[in-house]
Amino acid sequence: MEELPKAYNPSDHEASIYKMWEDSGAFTPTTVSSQPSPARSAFSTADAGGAVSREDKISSGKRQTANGKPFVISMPPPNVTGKLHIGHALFITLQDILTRYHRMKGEPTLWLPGTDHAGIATQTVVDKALQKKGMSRRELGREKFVEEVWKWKEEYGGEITRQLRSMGASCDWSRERFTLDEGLTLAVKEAFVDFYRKGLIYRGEYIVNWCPKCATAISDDEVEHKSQTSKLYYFKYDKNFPIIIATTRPETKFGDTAVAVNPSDKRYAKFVGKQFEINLDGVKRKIKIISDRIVDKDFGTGAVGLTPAHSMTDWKMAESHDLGKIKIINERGRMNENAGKYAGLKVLEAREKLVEYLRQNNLIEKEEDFENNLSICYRCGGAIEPLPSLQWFVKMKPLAEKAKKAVEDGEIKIVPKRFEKVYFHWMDNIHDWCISRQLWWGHRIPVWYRQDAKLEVKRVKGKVWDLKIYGRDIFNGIKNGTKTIELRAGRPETDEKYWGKFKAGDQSEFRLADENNDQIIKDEKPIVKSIKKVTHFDNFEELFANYKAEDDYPGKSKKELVEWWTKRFKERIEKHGIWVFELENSEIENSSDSEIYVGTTPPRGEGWIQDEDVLDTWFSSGLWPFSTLGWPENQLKVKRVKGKVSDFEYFYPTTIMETGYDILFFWVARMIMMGLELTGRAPFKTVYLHGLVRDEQNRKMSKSLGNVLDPIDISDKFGTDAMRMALVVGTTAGNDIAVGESKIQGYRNFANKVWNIARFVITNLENSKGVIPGKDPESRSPMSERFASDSRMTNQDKKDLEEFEKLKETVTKALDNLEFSRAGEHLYGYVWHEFADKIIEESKKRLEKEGPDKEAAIAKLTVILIDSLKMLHPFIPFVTEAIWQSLPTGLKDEKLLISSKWPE
RNA sequence: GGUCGCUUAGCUCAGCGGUAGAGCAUCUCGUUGACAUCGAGGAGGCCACUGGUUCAAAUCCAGUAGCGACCACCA
Repeated sequence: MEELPKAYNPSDHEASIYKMWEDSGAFTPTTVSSQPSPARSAFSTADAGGAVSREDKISSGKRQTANGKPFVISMPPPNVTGKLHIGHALFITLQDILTRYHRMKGEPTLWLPGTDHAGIATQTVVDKALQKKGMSRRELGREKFVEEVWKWKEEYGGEITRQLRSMGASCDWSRERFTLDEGLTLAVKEAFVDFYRKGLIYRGEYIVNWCPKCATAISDDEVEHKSQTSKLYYFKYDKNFPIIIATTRPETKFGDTAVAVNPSDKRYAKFVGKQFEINLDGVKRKIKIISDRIVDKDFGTGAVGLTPAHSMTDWKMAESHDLGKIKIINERGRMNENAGKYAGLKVLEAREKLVEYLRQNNLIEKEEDFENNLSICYRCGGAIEPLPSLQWFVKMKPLAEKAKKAVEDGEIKIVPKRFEKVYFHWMDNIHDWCISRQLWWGHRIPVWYRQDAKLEVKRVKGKVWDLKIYGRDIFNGIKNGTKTIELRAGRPETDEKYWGKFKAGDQSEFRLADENNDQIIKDEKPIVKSIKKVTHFDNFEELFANYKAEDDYPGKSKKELVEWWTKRFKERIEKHGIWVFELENSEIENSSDSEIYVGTTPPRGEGWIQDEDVLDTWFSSGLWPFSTLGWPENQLKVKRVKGKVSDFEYFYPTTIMETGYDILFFWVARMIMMGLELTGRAPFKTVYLHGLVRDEQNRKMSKSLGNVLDPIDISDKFGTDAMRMALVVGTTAGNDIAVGESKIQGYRNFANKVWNIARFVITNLENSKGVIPGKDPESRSPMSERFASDSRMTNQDKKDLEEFEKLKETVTKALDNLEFSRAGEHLYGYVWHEFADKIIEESKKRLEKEGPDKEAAIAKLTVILIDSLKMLHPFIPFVTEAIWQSLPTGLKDEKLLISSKWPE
């Protein structure tokens, strides 16, 4: 045997050891219910450090057989395009400890890895990369863009899993999943359809959190609040209005439909129920005075201007008081034409301009500084603009009740327990979950719509325009008859959704203009009678009959232009469909109600258009514990192949969900709700929540502070084992942990200590003869037991071994109770200060002279070393395995430490 | 505003009814045949504060103060 180097150098071993584990098949449990093989074959292969033979692979595979209760962890899937950070290193360590421990205990153990497609995050990353190349998402179009993202995923998606491997993660790569895999996509569709059929999913127009920067709706949970100082303005809409209102967002006041006061507020009692006509810098509105208990008498003037379309609370009040909702801000964060001459301005520009107007007209009573919370998007950090919008929602109340009960009844245990209260509170105050996202990267909503394939345009009747057609940036300023309706350009793809968000009965967004210009005719807005989307239209001739296109394109003949427009329209209509608005006093011939189809496969027949939106990333991650195991196929056709069970049947429900407390609501709660609803069972029995990794001074790690620890750098410098140990010791469930280089260095020293302990013991084993314990590999009884009755042992030896037995108990119990730190600390303390400092030191004298006493000493050292290595292995897998490979074959129950038996 | 935590040695944290603990830092001494990524030893704490329960409280209860997190949000 070659001499062991004095110091343990992690980089000499880690990569090859990982490969050895992976090649051995140790990561993969099997569900074949065959008898466990005695696995003795490992001993027949003499060369300990050599290549693993095919025979060994088989034997390792069989070792994890399906004859016990399986131990299962679903790995929280990191973002595919993400990069490993210290938080990942923490969860890998904790989950790997559990996995290795249970595997060594002989349980069929599955740790299922995978990655998440992470909708907005990934789309943004790829979008930015394209922009650098001078391309844009819109130019590419949906299909091409999604192709680009897939290319990106193929190129960079492997990075994160390579890094997971370098952390020693002993997960089953043969079962690796990605949230956009075929099987998982099917699960998503199945879940959606199931919920829809049960009435748990609905589509509706509600005020949502809209992120103008990401150009998508986001859920309430994705909104963060940042406190900031802003101005609170006290003012009147106009001179004749009797009440002064206070607001931080004057620009939204163009959308006001009421002023609300508290019912008990005597100051305003005489106005309640009355209606006032106002003129706010040219925009005329009818303002009703209402009373509602939500209004705080003492805030501001005690009177609130209600902007139902752009404030969550105002929306709710407007619903209960049956008030109109006027949208004045569009999806790009700009004022729309309902804001009169402010149309087109960005929100903040409009605010400045309006405040200036109010000042000049002496309408402002006062301005004061005010501390309030700004809603920002947790992805991009941009300001959230609440908007009414047509979206899909999940009805959460019924799901939450079940989910709450599962924890109350102890079906699911949350560690630490205090998070159960937080969980209950969330469940009790749950609101419906907006699941549609206006993105291209993700699971497309499995809903199709069909409207009439043919549409006839009817001529105008009466004064007001009756019928108009909307496509994407086309149809702008079409003249028809004597008057013109403005057909707005739809620049970003989101506008198409936007146009589709009118309901019959709404005031239309567009304005009426005369034939010379697009000036508004009076203040009237046409009322939308119906809205339809069509994909086929061929009545262009009539449509363009009165269109004086040549005005805008001098030099072109009308015929040329009509041809050109027609060609362009046809293409676009076929690709995207067009929105048709039937306005007041108009008729559409041949129309019929639109149809909706919800299913896992596209509908048959012509003219179906799939919903453009994709689902929130958390919708698919909510299915993770079972979608990764083959649900729903195995659920639907329970085919029992003789002697074989499916992954879903065998491994579900999983055992432990280990993740950060920061995603308790985002993810854990949703997995529980969706798991209970779809599989009828809680997806896991225990939730273990870890905290955030902070720096040595307990500050959050951030680039600006320069205190970010890169796990890859750290493990290069100190070894993966050192980092793992540093992340575990001193860490308790649910609490943040402070880690710095000095702590990691301390555990690097520990890894080296273990190495040198082994070096000492191995050297003495080699120098002695005939005293190698454990000669009987068939015997599975613990070696310490075999030596307890050995006559060569002194009383001290027996005491030491008893002490060691206690350690085993402590460590095993701690791991069973998920007390990682406790287990790690005890091992550290024992191995260093008991085993090395006392037992080894004491043995040195005894080793000087041949004889029974030396034999006893060596036996004791060996016994303690072997079982210590085993217990340390889940924590510091690389050093312990490296040492194991240097041990004489006869001492080992398995060729690889990872597959060896946990000492009991 | 609501909820949940935290406050123990210089630092980071365990302990959660029975004589104050660990790691790091610090001090003294030692050590070149397992390991200097080492060994032996020491110093360092009214366990935030105030009351209560108890034979006994860092530990249980109530309150106070500081810190932190989460949820909600007042326009």
